[in-house]
Amino acid sequence: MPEFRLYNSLSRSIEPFVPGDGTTVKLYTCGPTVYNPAHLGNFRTFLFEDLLRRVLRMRGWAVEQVMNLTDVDDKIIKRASERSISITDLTDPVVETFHADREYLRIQRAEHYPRATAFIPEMIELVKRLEANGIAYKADDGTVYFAIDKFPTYGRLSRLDTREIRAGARVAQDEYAKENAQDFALWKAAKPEDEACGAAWDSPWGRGRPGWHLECSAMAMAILGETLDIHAGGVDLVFPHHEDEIAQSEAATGKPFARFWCHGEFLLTDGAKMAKRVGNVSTVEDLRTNGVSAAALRHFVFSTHYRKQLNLSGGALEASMEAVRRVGDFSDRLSRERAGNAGLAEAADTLIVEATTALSDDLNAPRALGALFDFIHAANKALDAKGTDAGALNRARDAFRQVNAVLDLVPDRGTDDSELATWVEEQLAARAAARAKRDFGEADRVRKVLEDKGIAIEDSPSGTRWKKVH
RNA sequence: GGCACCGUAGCCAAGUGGUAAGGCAGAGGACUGCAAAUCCUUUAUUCGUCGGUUCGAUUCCGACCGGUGCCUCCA
Repeated sequence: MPEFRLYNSLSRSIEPFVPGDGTTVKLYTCGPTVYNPAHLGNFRTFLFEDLLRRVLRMRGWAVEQVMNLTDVDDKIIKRASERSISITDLTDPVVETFHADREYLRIQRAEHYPRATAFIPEMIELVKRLEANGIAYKADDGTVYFAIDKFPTYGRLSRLDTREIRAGARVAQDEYAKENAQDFALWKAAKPEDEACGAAWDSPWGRGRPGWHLECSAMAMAILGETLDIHAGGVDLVFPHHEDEIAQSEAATGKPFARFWCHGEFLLTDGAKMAKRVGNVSTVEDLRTNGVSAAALRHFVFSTHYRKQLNLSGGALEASMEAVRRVGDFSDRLSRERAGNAGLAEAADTLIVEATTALSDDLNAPRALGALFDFIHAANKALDAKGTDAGALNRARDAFRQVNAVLDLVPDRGTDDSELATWVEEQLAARAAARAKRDFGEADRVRKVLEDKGIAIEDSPSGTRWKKVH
């Protein structure tokens, strides 16, 4: 296998990657803020991280992944207050929805899903360390801030000039009591509405709650240690979130916080960033009601490189549904066949080489998809030519299984519904009888009945097969 | 205003300093009772525009045009 290379936002270049300890990749991925079900834009990032995770495992490394659940922040408090419920009452159901959506999209479960509210002591400890290092200060408003002037490399990741606020930039309105406008909150003093919904904790600086950036630093280091192998998230987190995480963590430990920073690009709709604020979001729920399978969405997402913007359109989704139909048919055929030939074995070997090379090259999933479809074409052709080599067939099955273990593109057809299966078999028997009598009018009528139920059929010399198409 | 990214066939999308993967859609054919699936053939002399470097550029450089993101919370 070629070496594994990954784009590192820190150096803005593609670098060879190997886990620090040589065996287990410590991966931290910024997760959702659970006040509302995540939309497809969020899931594009989680899908990119799923790809990363699966490729790391394909490379033979173990992965210890953390995805945090931000369950205390301004929006959560605002919404909980409006409904006069606690933040936990608000976030619990959303966390459940997140996992249901995650499973629908076949995003592998991370090892840890820490909730911010479960790590308050660790967060307080981190602020205390920063305070001891003379980098954190408590302002008159009771909030503890991080003094960026005390951290000389601030801005290294985003390369934003923090000194000047330029015309056109959106500027924060409320500057509170900070010493420097760029300083960010580590620990926010509690307000009455925070107390009312259970979003306030005791601390050395009085009642309050953690700042957003602090959550990730504290949880990442508590679970994975002070230096991560990879920290991933969406591009919008580069500044200020990731920049601030670096500042807090490194100012506290004196060690590099993450060796690699990886950022996934946005999903756009109608040419604009998908965001609740823009009002152009769609959700996993929408996918389900429109009959878009997880496999189809995965194909759609993986058909564009993760560092490139992707525009969601009906046409593209339909193309992916059809592409994935082909993958599913091929997968069925591979299970059904009994033997192959030299051409099939060769196609299998090519697939392994091409797909692993593409995926190892900064997760080039589009190229891996190209290799997969080349393989499907070559394998179909070889299988059409028949053969007696069972070993060749096994190689093809194995190669397909390996690549699909990363991409996961076989649509679920729900043919395990035994009641449906029995009914379909009865219809097919009736149709077979009609065909035997050359009563094609009746045969076509039965086929139409099946089609109306979403059942597609294929006649072959060995009998008639059927599948659910939607 | 600052910092980046992107512009490849009808649509989506890889890619390389040496002559354009793949998917969808379309056309013709084989197979089929007809379909479906599959296979075969076909669909960009050309990679936003204009210059430059080069033996040679879609690939490097510059300008311009068009699009997007970040600079506030944000995947």
